[in-house]
Amino acid sequence: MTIKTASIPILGLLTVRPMSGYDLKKAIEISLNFFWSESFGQLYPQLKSLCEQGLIEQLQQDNKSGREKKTYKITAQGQGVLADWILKNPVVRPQRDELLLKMFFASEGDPMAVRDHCLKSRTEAEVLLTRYEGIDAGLRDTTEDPEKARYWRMTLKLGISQTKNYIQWCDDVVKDFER
Amino acid sequence: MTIKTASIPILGLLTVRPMSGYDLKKAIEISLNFFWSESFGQLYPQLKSLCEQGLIEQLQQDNKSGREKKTYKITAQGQGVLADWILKNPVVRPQRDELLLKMFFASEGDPMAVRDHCLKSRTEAEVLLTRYEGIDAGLRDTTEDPEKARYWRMTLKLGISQTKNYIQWCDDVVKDFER
DNA sequence: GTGTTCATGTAACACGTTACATGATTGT
DNA sequence: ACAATCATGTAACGTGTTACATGAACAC
Repeated sequence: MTIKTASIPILGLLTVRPMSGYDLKKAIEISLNFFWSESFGQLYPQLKSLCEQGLIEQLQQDNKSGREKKTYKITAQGQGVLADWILKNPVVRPQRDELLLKMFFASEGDPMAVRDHCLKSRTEAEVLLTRYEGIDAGLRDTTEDPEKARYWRMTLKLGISQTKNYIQWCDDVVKDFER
Repeated sequence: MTIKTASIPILGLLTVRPMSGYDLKKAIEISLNFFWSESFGQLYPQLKSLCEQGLIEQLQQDNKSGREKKTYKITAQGQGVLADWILKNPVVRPQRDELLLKMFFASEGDPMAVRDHCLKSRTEAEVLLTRYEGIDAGLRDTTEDPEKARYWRMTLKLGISQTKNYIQWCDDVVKDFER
Protein backbone atom coordinates (compact mmCIF):
# COMPACT_ATOMS: atom_id res chain seq x y z
CA MET A 1 0.00 0.00 0.00
CA THR A 2 1.83 3.08 -1.25
CA ILE A 3 1.17 6.47 0.25
CA LYS A 4 -1.23 8.75 -1.61
CA THR A 5 -0.03 12.23 -2.47
CA ALA A 6 -3.29 13.61 -1.14
CA SER A 7 -2.29 12.57 2.37
CA ILE A 8 1.04 14.40 2.33
CA PRO A 9 -0.43 17.80 3.23
CA ILE A 10 -2.12 16.11 6.19
CA LEU A 11 1.09 14.54 7.45
CA GLY A 12 3.04 17.72 6.77
CA LEU A 13 0.67 20.08 8.51
CA LEU A 14 0.35 17.78 11.52
CA THR A 15 4.09 18.26 12.09
CA VAL A 16 3.22 21.87 12.92
CA ARG A 17 0.60 21.05 15.52
CA PRO A 18 -2.22 18.55 16.15
CA MET A 19 -5.32 19.43 14.18
CA SER A 20 -8.81 18.28 13.25
CA GLY A 21 -10.01 17.62 9.71
CA TYR A 22 -11.69 20.98 9.69
CA ASP A 23 -8.52 22.71 10.88
CA LEU A 24 -6.53 20.93 8.19
CA LYS A 25 -8.88 22.11 5.48
CA LYS A 26 -8.43 25.69 6.66
CA ALA A 27 -4.67 25.31 6.94
CA ILE A 28 -4.44 23.91 3.40
CA GLU A 29 -6.51 26.78 2.06
CA ILE A 30 -4.40 29.38 3.80
CA SER A 31 -0.90 27.95 3.59
CA LEU A 32 -0.81 25.71 0.53
CA ASN A 33 -3.26 27.71 -1.53
CA PHE A 34 -0.71 28.70 -4.15
CA PHE A 35 0.07 25.12 -5.19
CA TRP A 36 -2.37 22.74 -3.50
CA SER A 37 -6.00 22.18 -2.56
CA GLU A 38 -8.10 19.44 -1.06
CA SER A 39 -11.80 18.88 -0.49
CA PHE A 40 -13.58 17.47 2.56
CA GLY A 41 -14.66 14.55 0.45
CA GLN A 42 -11.06 13.47 0.26
CA LEU A 43 -9.81 14.73 3.59
CA TYR A 44 -12.04 12.77 5.97
CA PRO A 45 -11.63 9.35 4.34
CA GLN A 46 -7.88 10.03 4.20
CA LEU A 47 -7.73 10.74 7.92
CA LYS A 48 -9.49 7.46 8.61
CA SER A 49 -7.11 5.57 6.35
CA LEU A 50 -4.00 7.23 7.81
CA CYS A 51 -5.18 6.25 11.30
CA GLU A 52 -5.60 2.65 10.20
CA GLN A 53 -2.09 2.69 8.78
CA GLY A 54 -0.75 4.08 12.04
CA LEU A 55 0.70 7.19 10.41
CA ILE A 56 -1.44 9.51 12.50
CA GLU A 57 -3.43 8.98 15.69
CA GLN A 58 -6.38 10.55 17.39
CA LEU A 59 -5.74 12.54 20.52
CA GLN A 60 -7.72 12.03 23.70
CA GLN A 61 -10.48 14.42 22.94
CA ASP A 62 -11.12 17.20 25.36
CA ASN A 63 -14.86 16.73 25.25
CA LYS A 64 -15.79 19.37 27.75
CA SER A 65 -18.16 20.67 25.13
CA GLY A 66 -20.57 18.18 23.61
CA ARG A 67 -19.29 19.37 20.23
CA GLU A 68 -17.72 16.45 18.42
CA LYS A 69 -14.22 17.20 17.25
CA LYS A 70 -11.44 14.77 16.49
CA THR A 71 -7.91 16.01 16.83
CA TYR A 72 -5.09 14.08 15.22
CA LYS A 73 -1.34 14.06 15.67
CA ILE A 74 1.36 12.56 13.48
CA THR A 75 3.17 9.41 14.66
CA ALA A 76 6.89 8.62 14.35
CA GLN A 77 5.97 6.24 11.55
CA GLY A 78 4.08 9.03 9.80
CA GLN A 79 7.12 11.27 10.05
CA GLY A 80 9.19 8.55 8.43
CA VAL A 81 6.75 8.18 5.55
CA LEU A 82 6.76 11.94 5.00
CA ALA A 83 10.56 12.07 4.94
CA ASP A 84 10.65 9.18 2.43
CA TRP A 85 8.13 10.88 0.20
CA ILE A 86 10.21 14.04 0.09
CA LEU A 87 13.16 12.04 -1.26
CA LYS A 88 11.23 10.70 -4.25
CA ASN A 89 11.18 12.50 -7.56
CA PRO A 90 8.18 14.81 -7.78
CA VAL A 91 5.47 13.76 -10.21
CA VAL A 92 4.82 16.49 -12.73
CA ARG A 93 1.10 16.95 -13.11
CA PRO A 94 -0.51 18.41 -16.19
CA GLN A 95 -1.59 21.98 -15.78
CA ARG A 96 -4.97 23.05 -17.08
CA ASP A 97 -5.86 26.66 -17.40
CA GLU A 98 -9.15 27.56 -19.07
CA LEU A 99 -8.34 31.25 -19.31
CA LEU A 100 -5.23 30.53 -21.35
CA LEU A 101 -7.23 28.16 -23.52
CA LYS A 102 -9.76 30.91 -24.18
CA MET A 103 -6.91 33.29 -24.95
CA PHE A 104 -5.32 30.82 -27.36
CA PHE A 105 -8.55 30.47 -29.31
CA ALA A 106 -9.73 34.07 -28.83
CA SER A 107 -9.84 34.73 -32.57
CA GLU A 108 -12.50 32.00 -32.97
CA GLY A 109 -14.90 33.91 -30.73
CA ASP A 110 -15.21 37.33 -29.14
CA PRO A 111 -11.71 38.52 -28.24
CA MET A 112 -13.10 41.34 -26.10
CA ALA A 113 -14.79 38.78 -23.86
CA VAL A 114 -11.40 37.18 -23.33
CA ARG A 115 -9.95 40.56 -22.43
CA ASP A 116 -12.68 40.88 -19.78
CA HIS A 117 -11.91 37.42 -18.40
CA CYS A 118 -8.33 38.60 -18.08
CA LEU A 119 -9.27 41.73 -16.20
CA LYS A 120 -11.40 39.76 -13.77
CA SER A 121 -8.63 37.26 -13.21
CA ARG A 122 -6.19 40.13 -12.67
CA THR A 123 -8.34 41.43 -9.84
CA GLU A 124 -8.32 38.03 -8.15
CA ALA A 125 -4.56 37.86 -8.57
CA GLU A 126 -4.16 41.21 -6.82
CA VAL A 127 -6.06 39.90 -3.82
CA LEU A 128 -3.87 36.81 -3.69
CA LEU A 129 -0.71 38.87 -4.00
CA THR A 130 -1.71 41.02 -1.04
CA ARG A 131 -2.42 37.91 0.99
CA TYR A 132 0.90 36.26 0.09
CA GLU A 133 2.83 39.40 0.96
CA GLY A 134 1.02 39.64 4.27
CA ILE A 135 1.88 36.05 5.15
CA ASP A 136 5.48 36.58 4.11
CA ALA A 137 5.78 39.66 6.31
CA GLY A 138 4.39 37.68 9.24
CA LEU A 139 6.86 34.86 8.62
CA ARG A 140 9.82 37.24 8.43
CA ASP A 141 9.52 38.03 12.11
CA THR A 142 8.75 34.54 13.32
CA THR A 143 11.11 33.33 16.00
CA GLU A 144 9.54 29.92 16.58
CA ASP A 145 10.48 27.23 14.11
CA PRO A 146 12.71 29.32 11.85
CA GLU A 147 13.63 26.18 9.88
CA LYS A 148 10.04 25.60 8.79
CA ALA A 149 9.59 29.32 8.11
CA ARG A 150 12.60 29.27 5.83
CA TYR A 151 11.02 26.80 3.41
CA TRP A 152 7.58 28.30 3.67
CA ARG A 153 9.03 31.60 2.61
CA MET A 154 10.77 29.98 -0.35
CA THR A 155 7.47 28.71 -1.74
CA LEU A 156 5.86 32.06 -0.99
CA LYS A 157 8.62 33.79 -2.89
CA LEU A 158 7.68 31.87 -6.01
CA GLY A 159 4.01 32.53 -5.43
CA ILE A 160 4.62 36.23 -5.12
CA SER A 161 6.85 36.56 -8.16
CA GLN A 162 4.62 34.35 -10.33
CA THR A 163 1.57 36.36 -9.32
CA LYS A 164 3.32 39.66 -10.00
CA ASN A 165 4.41 38.37 -13.37
CA TYR A 166 0.87 37.25 -14.10
CA ILE A 167 -0.57 40.67 -13.23
CA GLN A 168 2.00 42.29 -15.48
CA TRP A 169 0.98 39.96 -18.29
CA CYS A 170 -2.69 40.83 -17.81
CA ASP A 171 -1.77 44.50 -18.12
CA ASP A 172 0.20 43.81 -21.28
CA VAL A 173 -2.73 41.89 -22.73
CA VAL A 174 -5.15 44.72 -22.02
CA LYS A 175 -2.72 47.21 -23.55
CA ASP A 176 -2.35 45.01 -26.60
CA PHE A 177 -6.12 44.96 -27.00
CA GLU A 178 -6.19 48.72 -27.20
CA ARG A 179 -4.51 48.68 -30.58
CA MET B 1 -25.82 17.97 -23.11
CA THR B 2 -23.29 20.64 -22.29
CA ILE B 3 -19.94 20.75 -23.99
CA LYS B 4 -16.99 19.23 -22.17
CA THR B 5 -13.92 21.39 -21.70
CA ALA B 6 -11.79 18.48 -22.89
CA SER B 7 -13.27 18.84 -26.35
CA ILE B 8 -12.41 22.52 -26.73
CA PRO B 9 -8.80 21.93 -27.79
CA ILE B 10 -10.14 19.59 -30.47
CA LEU B 11 -12.60 22.13 -31.84
CA GLY B 12 -10.05 24.92 -31.57
CA LEU B 13 -7.23 23.11 -33.31
CA LEU B 14 -9.53 21.91 -36.08
CA THR B 15 -10.12 25.57 -36.98
CA VAL B 16 -6.47 25.62 -38.05
CA ARG B 17 -6.71 22.62 -40.37
CA PRO B 18 -8.36 19.20 -40.57
CA MET B 19 -6.55 16.64 -38.45
CA SER B 20 -6.66 13.07 -37.16
CA GLY B 21 -6.76 12.06 -33.51
CA TYR B 22 -3.08 11.36 -33.64
CA ASP B 23 -2.35 14.74 -35.21
CA LEU B 24 -4.43 16.43 -32.53
CA LYS B 25 -2.49 14.74 -29.76
CA LYS B 26 0.74 16.04 -31.28
CA ALA B 27 -0.66 19.51 -31.80
CA ILE B 28 -1.85 19.69 -28.19
CA GLU B 29 1.56 18.59 -26.96
CA ILE B 30 3.36 21.16 -29.06
CA SER B 31 1.04 24.16 -29.02
CA LEU B 32 -0.94 23.92 -25.77
CA ASN B 33 1.78 22.30 -23.72
CA PHE B 34 2.19 25.26 -21.39
CA PHE B 35 -1.38 25.15 -20.12
CA TRP B 36 -3.12 22.03 -21.40
CA SER B 37 -2.73 18.31 -22.02
CA GLU B 38 -4.88 15.41 -23.10
CA SER B 39 -4.45 11.65 -23.31
CA PHE B 40 -5.51 9.29 -26.09
CA GLY B 41 -7.90 7.65 -23.68
CA GLN B 42 -9.90 10.84 -23.67
CA LEU B 43 -9.23 12.06 -27.17
CA TYR B 44 -10.65 9.18 -29.21
CA PRO B 45 -13.94 8.83 -27.33
CA GLN B 46 -14.31 12.62 -27.54
CA LEU B 47 -13.88 12.60 -31.32
CA LYS B 48 -16.60 9.98 -31.59
CA SER B 49 -18.93 11.98 -29.38
CA LEU B 50 -18.26 15.27 -31.19
CA CYS B 51 -19.09 13.55 -34.49
CA GLU B 52 -22.38 12.29 -33.08
CA GLN B 53 -23.21 15.80 -31.93
CA GLY B 54 -22.44 17.16 -35.38
CA LEU B 55 -19.74 19.51 -34.12
CA ILE B 56 -17.03 17.89 -36.24
CA GLU B 57 -17.18 15.55 -39.21
CA GLN B 58 -14.98 12.95 -40.79
CA LEU B 59 -13.42 13.79 -44.14
CA GLN B 60 -13.51 11.43 -47.10
CA GLN B 61 -10.39 9.50 -46.32
CA ASP B 62 -7.64 9.42 -48.89
CA ASN B 63 -7.06 5.71 -48.48
CA LYS B 64 -4.38 5.36 -51.10
CA SER B 65 -2.37 3.64 -48.42
CA GLY B 66 -4.02 0.78 -46.59
CA ARG B 67 -3.08 2.63 -43.39
CA GLU B 68 -6.23 3.54 -41.50
CA LYS B 69 -6.43 7.20 -40.63
CA LYS B 70 -9.48 9.30 -39.89
CA THR B 71 -9.29 12.99 -40.60
CA TYR B 72 -11.81 15.35 -39.06
CA LYS B 73 -12.91 18.89 -39.77
CA ILE B 74 -14.94 21.30 -37.67
CA THR B 75 -18.54 22.09 -38.71
CA ALA B 76 -20.30 25.48 -38.61
CA GLN B 77 -22.15 24.22 -35.56
CA GLY B 78 -18.87 23.30 -33.93
CA GLN B 79 -17.54 26.80 -34.56
CA GLY B 80 -20.62 28.21 -32.87
CA VAL B 81 -20.14 26.04 -29.80
CA LEU B 82 -16.50 27.10 -29.59
CA ALA B 83 -17.41 30.79 -29.81
CA ASP B 84 -20.06 30.33 -27.08
CA TRP B 85 -17.60 28.57 -24.80
CA ILE B 86 -15.13 31.44 -25.12
CA LEU B 87 -17.77 33.86 -23.81
CA LYS B 88 -18.35 31.93 -20.60
CA ASN B 89 -16.38 32.65 -17.45
CA PRO B 90 -13.34 30.40 -17.22
CA VAL B 91 -13.45 27.76 -14.50
CA VAL B 92 -10.49 28.11 -12.19
CA ARG B 93 -8.99 24.70 -11.58
CA PRO B 94 -6.92 23.83 -8.55
CA GLN B 95 -3.24 23.69 -9.22
CA ARG B 96 -1.18 20.87 -7.79
CA ASP B 97 2.56 20.98 -7.73
CA GLU B 98 4.43 18.22 -5.94
CA LEU B 99 7.77 19.99 -6.09
CA LEU B 100 6.38 22.97 -4.20
CA LEU B 101 4.80 20.60 -1.70
CA LYS B 102 8.18 18.97 -1.12
CA MET B 103 9.74 22.40 -0.76
CA PHE B 104 7.11 23.46 1.75
CA PHE B 105 7.79 20.44 3.93
CA ALA B 106 11.53 20.23 3.19
CA SER B 107 12.45 20.62 6.86
CA GLU B 108 10.60 17.38 7.67
CA GLY B 109 12.92 15.38 5.43
CA ASP B 110 16.18 15.88 3.56
CA PRO B 111 16.31 19.47 2.34
CA MET B 112 19.24 18.71 0.05
CA ALA B 113 17.09 16.22 -1.83
CA VAL B 114 14.59 19.00 -2.44
CA ARG B 115 17.39 21.21 -3.73
CA ASP B 116 18.24 18.44 -6.20
CA HIS B 117 14.61 18.14 -7.33
CA CYS B 118 14.74 21.87 -7.97
CA LEU B 119 17.87 21.63 -10.06
CA LYS B 120 16.39 18.86 -12.15
CA SER B 121 13.21 20.79 -12.67
CA ARG B 122 15.26 23.85 -13.62
CA THR B 123 16.91 21.86 -16.41
CA GLU B 124 13.52 20.83 -17.78
CA ALA B 125 12.35 24.43 -17.60
CA GLU B 126 15.35 25.55 -19.65
CA VAL B 127 14.41 23.10 -22.38
CA LEU B 128 10.83 24.36 -22.39
CA LEU B 129 11.97 27.98 -22.48
CA THR B 130 14.11 27.33 -25.55
CA ARG B 131 11.18 25.63 -27.23
CA TYR B 132 8.77 28.44 -26.41
CA GLU B 133 11.17 31.06 -27.68
CA GLY B 134 11.69 29.09 -30.88
CA ILE B 135 7.96 28.87 -31.49
CA ASP B 136 7.56 32.56 -30.75
CA ALA B 137 10.28 33.47 -33.22
CA GLY B 138 8.57 31.34 -35.87
CA LEU B 139 5.24 33.02 -35.20
CA ARG B 140 6.71 36.51 -35.41
CA ASP B 141 7.33 36.09 -39.12
CA THR B 142 4.09 34.30 -39.95
CA THR B 143 2.12 35.99 -42.69
CA GLU B 144 -0.76 33.52 -42.84
CA ASP B 145 -3.42 33.92 -40.21
CA PRO B 146 -1.90 36.84 -38.30
CA GLU B 147 -5.03 37.04 -36.15
CA LYS B 148 -4.52 33.55 -34.75
CA ALA B 149 -0.79 34.17 -34.38
CA ARG B 150 -1.52 37.26 -32.32
CA TYR B 151 -3.31 35.31 -29.58
CA TRP B 152 -0.94 32.40 -29.74
CA ARG B 153 1.91 34.77 -29.07
CA MET B 154 0.05 36.27 -26.11
CA THR B 155 -0.17 32.90 -24.39
CA LEU B 156 3.43 32.19 -25.31
CA LYS B 157 4.46 35.47 -23.77
CA LEU B 158 3.08 34.35 -20.43
CA GLY B 159 4.68 30.93 -20.82
CA ILE B 160 8.05 32.50 -21.51
CA SER B 161 7.95 35.00 -18.66
CA GLN B 162 6.60 32.46 -16.15
CA THR B 163 9.28 29.98 -17.13
CA LYS B 164 12.03 32.61 -16.86
CA ASN B 165 10.71 33.60 -13.47
CA TYR B 166 10.66 29.97 -12.42
CA ILE B 167 14.28 29.44 -13.49
CA GLN B 168 15.28 32.53 -11.56
CA TRP B 169 13.52 31.17 -8.49
CA CYS B 170 15.33 27.83 -8.81
CA ASP B 171 18.62 29.72 -8.89
CA ASP B 172 17.64 31.71 -5.82
CA VAL B 173 16.69 28.52 -4.01
CA VAL B 174 20.02 26.89 -4.82
CA LYS B 175 21.88 30.01 -3.69
CA ASP B 176 19.87 30.04 -0.48
CA PHE B 177 20.88 26.44 0.17
CA GLU B 178 24.53 27.41 0.01
CA ARG B 179 24.27 29.27 3.26
C1' DG C 1 15.27 -7.76 -39.00
C1' DT C 2 14.57 -4.55 -35.44
C1' DG C 3 13.14 -0.51 -33.33
C1' DT C 4 10.54 3.62 -33.79
C1' DT C 5 6.83 6.19 -35.25
C1' DC C 6 2.19 6.23 -37.04
C1' DA C 7 -2.47 5.07 -35.90
C1' DT C 8 -6.96 3.79 -33.47
C1' DG C 9 -9.45 2.28 -29.81
C1' DT C 10 -11.21 0.13 -25.07
C1' DA C 11 -11.45 -1.17 -20.20
C1' DA C 12 -10.11 -0.83 -15.64
C1' DC C 13 -8.70 2.01 -12.39
C1' DA C 14 -7.59 6.15 -9.61
C1' DC C 15 -8.61 10.54 -8.34
C1' DG C 16 -11.28 14.36 -6.92
C1' DT C 17 -15.41 17.24 -6.50
C1' DT C 18 -20.16 18.20 -5.46
C1' DA C 19 -24.04 17.55 -3.17
C1' DC C 20 -26.20 15.75 0.48
C1' DA C 21 -27.13 14.62 5.48
C1' DT C 22 -26.76 16.21 10.18
C1' DG C 23 -26.39 19.04 13.98
C1' DA C 24 -24.03 22.20 17.61
C1' DT C 25 -22.21 26.79 18.65
C1' DT C 26 -21.44 31.61 18.16
C1' DG C 27 -22.30 36.27 16.86
C1' DT C 28 -25.71 40.01 15.83
C1' DA D 1 -34.51 34.44 15.85
C1' DC D 2 -31.42 34.04 12.26
C1' DA D 3 -27.20 33.63 9.86
C1' DA D 4 -22.68 32.18 9.82
C1' DT D 5 -19.28 29.22 11.20
C1' DC D 6 -17.76 24.95 13.29
C1' DA D 7 -17.69 20.09 12.54
C1' DT D 8 -17.87 15.24 10.53
C1' DG D 9 -18.94 12.18 7.21
C1' DT D 10 -20.88 9.51 2.79
C1' DA D 11 -22.50 8.56 -1.91
C1' DA D 12 -22.88 9.58 -6.52
C1' DC D 13 -20.87 11.46 -10.17
C1' DG D 14 -17.52 13.04 -13.49
C1' DT D 15 -13.02 13.25 -15.22
C1' DG D 16 -8.66 11.66 -16.63
C1' DT D 17 -4.80 8.34 -16.82
C1' DT D 18 -2.65 3.90 -17.57
C1' DA D 19 -2.34 -0.23 -19.50
C1' DC D 20 -3.66 -3.09 -22.87
C1' DA D 21 -4.76 -4.75 -27.67
C1' DT D 22 -3.65 -4.42 -32.50
C1' DG D 23 -1.20 -3.66 -36.52
C1' DA D 24 0.98 -0.99 -40.66
C1' DA D 25 4.90 1.71 -42.41
C1' DC D 26 9.40 3.43 -42.27
C1' DA D 27 14.27 4.12 -41.12
C1' DC D 28 18.72 2.11 -40.24
